[in-house]
Amino acid sequence: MKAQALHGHLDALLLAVLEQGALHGYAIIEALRARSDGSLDLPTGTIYPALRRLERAGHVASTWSTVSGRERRTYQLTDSGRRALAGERAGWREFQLTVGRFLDPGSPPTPA
Amino acid sequence: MKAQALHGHLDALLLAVLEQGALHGYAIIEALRARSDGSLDLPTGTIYPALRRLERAGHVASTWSTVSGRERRTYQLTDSGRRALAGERAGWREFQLTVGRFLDPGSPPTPA
DNA sequence: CTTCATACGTAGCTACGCTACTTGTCGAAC
DNA sequence: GTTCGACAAGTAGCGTAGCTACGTATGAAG
Repeated sequence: MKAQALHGHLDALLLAVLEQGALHGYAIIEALRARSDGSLDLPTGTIYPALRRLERAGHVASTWSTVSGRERRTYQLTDSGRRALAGERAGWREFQLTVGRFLDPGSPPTPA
Repeated sequence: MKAQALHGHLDALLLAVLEQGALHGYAIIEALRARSDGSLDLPTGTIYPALRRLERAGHVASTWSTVSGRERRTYQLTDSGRRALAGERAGWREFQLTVGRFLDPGSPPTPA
């Protein structure tokens, strides 16, 4: 799918992925790809800065570790992040309904 | 709703509104507000440039007219615009499904 | 005669995802 | 023993596109 359409919803996706458990950046990319059947294949230049944003905002916390010689920064959801995710879910629902009213088939196009 | 979340979907909304009949810019703003129950209240600085974009792309065509002393630029969908709208609808559907898989309740969060 | 709704428009800002790049380890292939 | 691809992190700079804040002008209402 057109990737840039994500605008404004990426944070929500990241929080949602981390909701199921802490992951490091590279694993997050793979999780997004897997759970979307390949539709979401985001470059590192997209998700790493996004994760830093979320950390600055206090929605995730990170810890470094070394696994078989490779450095990993593992991110986990904070309480603030969980609240933010709830808000994002509500926002998504409203967005979906609003846009769907125009783009979903069978929407009210001057109903008969 | 958070307005900037529209990023990438505004063109689709405009085409969808014009699908029901030609309208001038100001009327498009009101149509969006009405059909969304006030959720979409877009400033002129958003929709006028967007309409110019769509016209440059050949998806709409405009004609000037004067109604009770006021200049109006009325936009109507072209064939190209109708095709574009169909594409946007398909894109929206995919986007909705993909993001929904992460944000809709009851999505597969490592299903039991 | 001032204010508000109608109607058009642009300049400049900002947010944010993307492209392209760099650095480094490890295992497998050759 | 070197090269190549998967793993793992990161930044600089770009482009897109919606938003803020203006500016202009008419007609109706008070």
